[in-house]
Amino acid sequence: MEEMPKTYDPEIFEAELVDRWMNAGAYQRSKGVGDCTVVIPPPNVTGVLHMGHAMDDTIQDTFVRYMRMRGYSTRWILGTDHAGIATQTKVDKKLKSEGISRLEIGREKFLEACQDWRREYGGIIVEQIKRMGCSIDFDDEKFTMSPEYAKAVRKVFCDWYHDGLIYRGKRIVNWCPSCCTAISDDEAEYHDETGHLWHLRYPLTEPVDGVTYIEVATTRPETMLGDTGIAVSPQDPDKAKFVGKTVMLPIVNREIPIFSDWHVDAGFGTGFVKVTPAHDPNDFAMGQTHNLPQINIFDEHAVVVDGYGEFSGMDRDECRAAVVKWFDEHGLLGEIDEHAHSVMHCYRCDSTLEPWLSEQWFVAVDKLKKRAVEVVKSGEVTFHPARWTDTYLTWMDNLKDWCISRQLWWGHRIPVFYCDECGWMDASMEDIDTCPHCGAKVRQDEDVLDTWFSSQLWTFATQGWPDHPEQMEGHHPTTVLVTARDIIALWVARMIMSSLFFTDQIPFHDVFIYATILAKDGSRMSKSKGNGVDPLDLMDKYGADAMRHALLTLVTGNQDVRFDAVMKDGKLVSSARTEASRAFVTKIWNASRFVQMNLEGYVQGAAKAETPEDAWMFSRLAHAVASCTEQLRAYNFGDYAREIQSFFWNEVCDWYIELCKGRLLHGAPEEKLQVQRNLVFVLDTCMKLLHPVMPFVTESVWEALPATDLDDHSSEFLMLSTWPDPEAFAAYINDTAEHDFDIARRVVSAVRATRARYGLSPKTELEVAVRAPEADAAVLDAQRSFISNVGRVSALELGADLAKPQGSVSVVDGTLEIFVKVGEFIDLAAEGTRLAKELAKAEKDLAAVERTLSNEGFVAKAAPEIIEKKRGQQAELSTTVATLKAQLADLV
RNA sequence: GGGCGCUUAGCUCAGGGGGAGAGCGCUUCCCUGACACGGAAGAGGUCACAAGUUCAAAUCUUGUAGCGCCCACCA
Repeated sequence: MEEMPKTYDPEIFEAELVDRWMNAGAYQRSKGVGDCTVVIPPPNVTGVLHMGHAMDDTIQDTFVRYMRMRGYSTRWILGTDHAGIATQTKVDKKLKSEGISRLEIGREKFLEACQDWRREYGGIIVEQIKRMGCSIDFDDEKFTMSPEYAKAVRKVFCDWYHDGLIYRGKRIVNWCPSCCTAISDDEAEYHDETGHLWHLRYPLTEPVDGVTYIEVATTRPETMLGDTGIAVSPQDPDKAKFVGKTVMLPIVNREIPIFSDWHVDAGFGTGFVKVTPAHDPNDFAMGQTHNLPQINIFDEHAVVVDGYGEFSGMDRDECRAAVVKWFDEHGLLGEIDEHAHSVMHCYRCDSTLEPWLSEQWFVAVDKLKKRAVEVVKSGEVTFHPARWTDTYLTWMDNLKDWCISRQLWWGHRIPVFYCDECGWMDASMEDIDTCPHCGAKVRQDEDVLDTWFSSQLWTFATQGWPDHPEQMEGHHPTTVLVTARDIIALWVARMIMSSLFFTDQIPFHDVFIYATILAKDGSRMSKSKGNGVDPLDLMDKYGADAMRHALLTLVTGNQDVRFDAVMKDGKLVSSARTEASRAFVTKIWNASRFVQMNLEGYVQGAAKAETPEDAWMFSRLAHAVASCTEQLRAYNFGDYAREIQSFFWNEVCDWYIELCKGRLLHGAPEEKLQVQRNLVFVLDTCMKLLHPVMPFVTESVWEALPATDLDDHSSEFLMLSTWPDPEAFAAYINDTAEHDFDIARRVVSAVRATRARYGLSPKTELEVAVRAPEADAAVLDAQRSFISNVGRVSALELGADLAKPQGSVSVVDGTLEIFVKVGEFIDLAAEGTRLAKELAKAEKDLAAVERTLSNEGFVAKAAPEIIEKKRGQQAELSTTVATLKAQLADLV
């Protein structure tokens, strides 16, 4: 066995291991009993790894590695998303910087540029995922615009179209005049802005009770050019007399009606609302009810169209100023109030969105959502944490038809063909040149589909659907979807709807929502703020294992967590948590190296508990196996990461390895061999338990370890070995051993504390006497070597009623009285103070316990085991108080 | 406006009806035969505030305040 290097350098080990794992095909689907298929939420091809991905992928890999070791047929499917608008914006910018315009080069050339972009940048994030150690199937990378995927998308469109679930209609959409495309409601961002509420006067055609004009209040005076009505609240008695009358719309001189509608809030503004059906969603709705004309005053760039005189050709802002000026000049401008409201912005280019009437494609969701609600209500699809179920159901409740057309080039082009000659149109799986009806040339719809339309098929279109259903067999539904909460509606819900429709199956059994990672100050990480932590920086500094472990400890039921990284000028300075995890990696390495260095003469054989500490360790190990297994099964990733760390560090390293040193280094050959076997057994099991979260260091350690009776190392890698069986390990559970060990450990701690208190060097051996009940004394007697080795105790006297030795300091711990001889160093005054302080504390605690026990209600109503426990506490504290009093009296 | 989450040690976070926890930071001692990315021993908190339920509340309920997120959106 080759000697392990003195230091563990993640950079060297990690890169090398990734290659070896991949070359050996270890990331491919494994054989197994049950199925475990997971699809990665496809990152955008524009992206580089950010903390959200790092978190998401760490969770998935931890789970996938765990399931693989548990013997499931495991495959994690990789892929990227073409991310329509996001990519198009980036490519547009890039071309612009080269002086090239998208419109000049045309659709084909532009799409080529997008493909180039995708080839260049799509690979980056995949490399970064690789670097994290994600055991995902890199050999079969899916893409939402691959030819096979495109076919699936097209089939979905055509089927829904022919089933009447997809229709075309004029609707108010959120239009970005800069990107020249519709933005879905979910993609729009609201910003609170302070605007104005302009009061505009519209003359009544005929005076009403002597009133000659009404006054409307609007935040968007420029849209008045398209007004086709005035609305008042049905519950506004003062306005009733105006209903049915008309006003003469200034500038355009159009006579428009006044009507009442429930959309209007009598208490807001002037109580009169100008209605512009073509430029406001609510007004559109009112327009439908009241049969108002829809007059579109803007073109796709939000510039006023022809026919409005001086106003034509102006953009929104110019027109607003001009309209206000016009009203002012004509004495029709009323008050101008400040008004705070939220304004929709394009999530890509941040332009103010324009509610715009246009021809769009929609998915009718009513029929789709019914089952999608049922499967979640019934628990077929389960959200973790459970509270996200409500988020999902509420969203489903309020779901409106989904606008799926986007006026972009990069994306799945809508497969609908039109014949301008005879008016024929249809959706088609094959491209069509000539009209099947009249033979004229047809044209295809120019628009492309919303990116989510394609990603909703992710669980099944990545697995052979629709042409190769056999590939899906047994692997769909997938096991779990790990994702962020902000796409529960955008993506999760739509996957459930489409999967149920096309495969008749749910897409996944579980949905795991992890906490959003915020910056240290609690704000969202963002590029503009420069507070975003780059996972690559973390890995450069601390290694992938450390980052993974640090992230996993942050997986709690919370909605968001702050990442503790200290940043300077947008660069990572330090992260205490990751640093601690890095130290843990080193600890694992060093502890293993120590064992490995002392394996001379090792021969494979059974682990056997020969000493009390062995029995204790094996019992603790059995608990760790059970706990890790359960925590991972239940998606309690944070608990798992924390527990395994404290077990390995605080119990295996701090105590067990220390305790083995004596026998390992100086024991007789056969004794030494048994210690070796035990240590290798414990270490081997720990590497397995740690592997899912820290694959690199554990794999490296495991390769340096010899075979054990439980693991003959027949698998090529640790990652392909078998997870410890909790049931088999249960045989090691030994409560007595744990209790006995604890007593000995308390004696050692007392000695150490005394030594520290007197500033004595750890090297100074001390004489110790322990006054303890017979049973405890016997237990301690059996652990003499442990106490003397680890506690550096030169002589240990035990007895139920031994006398306090001369020049000794006492420590009272429950039924144990531990006397440590410090000779002439003894400081009687200090001892008196300390004992008095402890006595005060014990008396206070005792009083509290006795108060509880003397409470009639408590004795009558509390659970018996709680009362029993309190009685035990009372007895123990009484003993402590009595003992401390005796010690104080004895202090001379 | 509706909903959700958070408020526990200086910092980042666990816990979740019955003696306040971890890591980092801090203090003291120690380079002891894997590890100074280490070891040992410590200091540090009326668990945001107020009521209520209970024999018992950091934990459950309600309210208040602050922070954060999601959804909807009034011209």
